[in-house]
Amino acid sequence: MTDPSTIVTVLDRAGFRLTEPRRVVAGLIADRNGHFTAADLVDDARERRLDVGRATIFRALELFTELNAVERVDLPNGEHAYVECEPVHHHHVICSQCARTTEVEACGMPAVARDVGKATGFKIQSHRLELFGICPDCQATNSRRG
Amino acid sequence: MTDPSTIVTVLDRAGFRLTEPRRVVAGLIADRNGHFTAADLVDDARERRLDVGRATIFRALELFTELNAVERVDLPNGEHAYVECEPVHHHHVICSQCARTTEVEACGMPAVARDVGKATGFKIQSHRLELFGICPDCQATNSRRG
DNA sequence: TATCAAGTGAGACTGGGTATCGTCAACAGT
DNA sequence: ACTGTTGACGATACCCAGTCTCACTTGATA
Repeated sequence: MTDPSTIVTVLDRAGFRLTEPRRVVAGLIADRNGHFTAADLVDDARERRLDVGRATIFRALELFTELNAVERVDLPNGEHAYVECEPVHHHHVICSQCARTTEVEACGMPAVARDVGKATGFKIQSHRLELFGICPDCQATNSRRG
Repeated sequence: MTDPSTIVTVLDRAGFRLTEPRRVVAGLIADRNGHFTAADLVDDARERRLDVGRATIFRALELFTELNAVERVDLPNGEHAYVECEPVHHHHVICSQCARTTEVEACGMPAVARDVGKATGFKIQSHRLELFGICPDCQATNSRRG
């Protein structure tokens, strides 16, 4: 998932125009590995002297989210971030040290949702699960540092 | 959980001052059953002619959150809301029709977190689970309406 | 290459949340 | 009860994320 063409392909297939700004935003996203905020992309664009308006970045993110090419996650601090991801139901594991994210299926979840529905009488329609922790690399770094 | 004294007690025990504005905010929270936003409380206060500053409401919410008397949840639409709750780990089931919330233990979650940790190599530290659906009352109302 | 709707950018605007700072009042000590 | 300390308050200015508007541009199609 570090190839901007993935998003571009999705765009094309959904019948949206392949404009230069959208390619740029897709590129910026592809160049980021972990999660990122809209502001991150705005900064990236400015640093690289890529002329993309702020509004356009927000619009692109909105569109990509709709197409399931990226997903919104809410960080523990309340910030809204995005992660590039596969367009199937899944969850994110987020490293609280380096911001790297990984997708998981968490296949135990349907059972949990079913139990909760039974216990509360709610008809569960959707859920959101985000896991926070330390990724393997950071664990290694930490233990090396003592 | 419709008694403002719960929050007040928590405040007192933690060594914070029991000021009038804090009582008022606690009261406003107690009078709401489902989730609410900071803006909701600001409106409530104004409607009832209770003189509490906007900043104070935000500060009170922040404090109550720290003391685990209320919890922040992120609605699917990205809004930040709060729910009054017990100060133990749990999750929220939120009715997407009437905003009513219920707490659940979701005791299957530790197993899911463990599995995810094993699968990804992450050392899972915390997780956030929110479930959205239709509460029993709304289900009944809906079927009655046809 | 001409057309025209889809898309863009600048910038105004909105709304949630925070920082500042002078004032006030809850609590502890007398 | 009285008073001093200091945490808390309220008004207001401010900041930042995100949205809206509107005149202009550009990509897909013929």
